[in-house]
Amino acid sequence: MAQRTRADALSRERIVEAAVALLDADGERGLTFRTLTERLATGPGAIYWHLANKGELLDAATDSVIADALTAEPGVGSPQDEIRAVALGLFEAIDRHPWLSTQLAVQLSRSPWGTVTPRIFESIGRRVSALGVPEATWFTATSALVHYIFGAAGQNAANAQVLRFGGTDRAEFLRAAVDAWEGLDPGEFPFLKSIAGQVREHDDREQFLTGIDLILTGITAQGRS
Amino acid sequence: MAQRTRADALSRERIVEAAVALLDADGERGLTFRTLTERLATGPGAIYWHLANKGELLDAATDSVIADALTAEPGVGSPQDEIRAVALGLFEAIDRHPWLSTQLAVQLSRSPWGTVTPRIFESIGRRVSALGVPEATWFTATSALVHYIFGAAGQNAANAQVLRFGGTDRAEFLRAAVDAWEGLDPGEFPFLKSIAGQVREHDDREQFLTGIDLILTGITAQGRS
DNA sequence: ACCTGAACACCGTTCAAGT
DNA sequence: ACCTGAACACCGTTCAAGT
Repeated sequence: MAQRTRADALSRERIVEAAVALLDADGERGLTFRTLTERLATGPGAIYWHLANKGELLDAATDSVIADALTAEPGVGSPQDEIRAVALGLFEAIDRHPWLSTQLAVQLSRSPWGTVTPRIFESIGRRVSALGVPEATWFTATSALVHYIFGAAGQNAANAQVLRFGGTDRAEFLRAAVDAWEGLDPGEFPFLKSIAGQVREHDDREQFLTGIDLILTGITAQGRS
Repeated sequence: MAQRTRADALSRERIVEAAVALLDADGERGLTFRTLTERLATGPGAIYWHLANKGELLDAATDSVIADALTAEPGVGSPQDEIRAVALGLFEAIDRHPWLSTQLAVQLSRSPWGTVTPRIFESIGRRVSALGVPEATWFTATSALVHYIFGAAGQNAANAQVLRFGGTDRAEFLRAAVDAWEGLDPGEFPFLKSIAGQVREHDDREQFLTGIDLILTGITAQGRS
């Protein structure tokens, strides 16, 4: 077959874009070299000309989506407000692209200080340094926020993935989870039983932001002491 | 070949034990049905008699290691001290078994309220409810702690994995990371540059616990208001 | 009931060959 | 320089057959 014309030429960006679309549509198992080459009407060798391997493709897809979420900069406000806005932007990006929850962990374990973590640290940390707490606490405070964001968004994305592919709705899903605890040895999970009502009624986004506020309160309270 | 004698009979537990050993030795890619059946001197069909598929095997491995970490109960102390002890136990389990960092995310996305999350919620939450803050805040406070633990331990495990298999030591690793930022566009990462020194000298475990304290401070401060 | 092991479908990756 | 596509090694899983 003839070579591609300039208009439909492959590029790293076009490949990454197609990969994100496949991941969004069908989750992690939706992206294989077969589905990808079919969508791009090419062969596997063409992909390998632009990227080293599948890991690099997944890293690039992750990085592209996270970068988008971070460049939608929040309006100017107090450092607290801006931190809330950046955190919520990440939370929503992970909600829209649930495959990120697994992928962030994988990429982290491949190269912990690759490109995503520094980007997020920088965005959050810049606002932490404007909170008026001692410089010696900046790194720890930023770490606490970033780790919380990763953990909470991961849990949320996990929920989102099950809701999207599992064929159940949110109410049914939460009820099933709570029912499962109640079926457990009653003496073993007293705390979970006591908060079952709160779990059934909570709003994920709101709870996520309350957690951010909790940490912000801790940062400024410790910074003053 | 003759069937196994009772002494070396297979069981779910023996299979999970072998899987954990393989994961500890060589990370995620160390566990395949080939390596597993070789180690157990059996065939793939035998594994499938005891477990439904590889996902269930990984879930069981994860669950077994986390359960171990949580049953090493801390001595009696203030709720704060006990929360610190439980958190540190999880942190160290993930440090000893770095494959958990990826696996927790994967398992979460398969069944968010499976067996690991409730166990951890219960252990942390029971102590949160002893802090003397309003019951309405228990769920959110516990979520914040658990998500922070997941996020922070994940990052730490990622570091541990690179240090173990990457052939570099910690000082070199941190220096390389910091050097990488400094090589970046100087105007793009001013915050990271400003804390480079703190990053180079920080102790992971200590920073993790400081983050726990930060959140505990936030919980009790908000609880009072 | 528990295990064996050949066979299958699918995956990421390579590479000689084309333009 | 960029792309094609057959071929390869490896993986998780199945299943008819054995004890």
